[in-house]
Amino acid sequence: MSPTGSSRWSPTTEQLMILEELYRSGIRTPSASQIQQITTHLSFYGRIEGKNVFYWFQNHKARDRQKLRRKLNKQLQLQQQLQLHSDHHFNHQDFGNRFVPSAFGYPPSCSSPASKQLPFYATTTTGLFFQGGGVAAYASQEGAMNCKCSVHHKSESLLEKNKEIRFFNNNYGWTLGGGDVNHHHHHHQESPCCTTTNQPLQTLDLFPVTSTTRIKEDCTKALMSDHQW
Amino acid sequence: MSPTGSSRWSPTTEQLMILEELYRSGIRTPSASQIQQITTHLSFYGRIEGKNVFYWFQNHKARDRQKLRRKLNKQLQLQQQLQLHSDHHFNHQDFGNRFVPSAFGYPPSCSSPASKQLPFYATTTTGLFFQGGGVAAYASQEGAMNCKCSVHHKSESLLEKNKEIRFFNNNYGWTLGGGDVNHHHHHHQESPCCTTTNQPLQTLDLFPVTSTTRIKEDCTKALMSDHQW
DNA sequence: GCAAATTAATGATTTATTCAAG
DNA sequence: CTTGAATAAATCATTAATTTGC
Repeated sequence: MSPTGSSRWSPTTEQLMILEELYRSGIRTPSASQIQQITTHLSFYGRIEGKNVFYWFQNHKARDRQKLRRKLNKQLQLQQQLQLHSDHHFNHQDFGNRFVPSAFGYPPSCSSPASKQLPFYATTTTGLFFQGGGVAAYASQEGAMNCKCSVHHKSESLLEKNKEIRFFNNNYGWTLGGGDVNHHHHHHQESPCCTTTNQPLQTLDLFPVTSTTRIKEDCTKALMSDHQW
Repeated sequence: MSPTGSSRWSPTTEQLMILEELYRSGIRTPSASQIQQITTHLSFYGRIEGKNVFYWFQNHKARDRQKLRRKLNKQLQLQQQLQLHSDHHFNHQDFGNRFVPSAFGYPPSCSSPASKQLPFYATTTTGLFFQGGGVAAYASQEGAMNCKCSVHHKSESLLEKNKEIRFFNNNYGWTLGGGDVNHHHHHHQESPCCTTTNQPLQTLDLFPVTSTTRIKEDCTKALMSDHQW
């Protein structure tokens, strides 16, 4: 297993602890530079790559959602069973079969416009910003969407476009070699879209030099029944 | 539109033609180095980045599948309607509501073990290999799965795992800055997984120096009713 | 003809699902 | 069984076609 190097990364205890702390602190979809920084920091405790950090957050987020969904579904089933006993065939909300677009809000993550490079592409990481808070709303909205059924040959000619304000903050921007080679057109791309939205940006370092516990206290204040989000 | 550069890439006619030709030739999930090469080549016809090529293949493949699915669904519906007329309430295959795992075989793509780098990360592109053929089987299997309805709180404990031979050839490998920094363990990673499968590897350049039409002729020989796959 | 208004395509992201190592 | 890794599906958002009224 470990002699010649396993095929997949196994986080050390300390790496895991730090990752979970970062997750608890509100980080869900770290930007490229954040991943860069986290990776560099965690590499002190053992072998690790950027993609490991990337996948870890992705999986952790997804499986948290999954866990929550299961729990809420159980509760719903219980409730429905109780209702079935009290009144017959009424109020059968067709939650189980309705198409529900998954376009609910997600916790806004970093939108540093400087992160227009490859995922984990080495770059000059200067500061590290991310928005804290706003996670409570996310968790609760997630719970509302417990079941989803999509039949494929639908989704045509019903452009009800909710037109919600969404924050597509292109984390993980790209830019590659082949792209920067042989440019024929040369437009200077100043101030592209710049979705000047609300949400006061809260800047705080991932790994402050002074103390580490501040991260946790800063965001772990949302509603959470038993540590899931 | 074009003066200051749009926010999203719009392929030029020539770029599109080449991409479609490559697609027709069998390329579905190009490896990092393939993307690199394609990007470099296409950048001659206009601004383009590696991610554009990546997304283009991803979307094109997905929408081909989708198109095929819709077509087969229509045919199925017609057949079922006819059957409804002949015999009543018999043979009601519950195709519409059954969960169907999407783990059917996909066309094997390049598995060059040397592509253990970032997506589109600049690297020394030496040769360019990809497997041709094997697309016919793919198309037919895809058609068998016409409708999919997944209720989320399911998908547990029914690991019917088809256990088909799949080729997860980690294209788009990663490796980052932060990953290669401060290595504590050092295993030499020789001959990683190397799924020694069937399918004789057919090596041919994407953009040969001599002629370009050879690509097309080399693989465009599968069954195809009307140009979809 | 020609813009504004709709609709259709499609580029770009995120989420869901799956596979398999440990 | 847990979870790292990878891919496919769903979704969002922008651009191009297309239509419509003038």
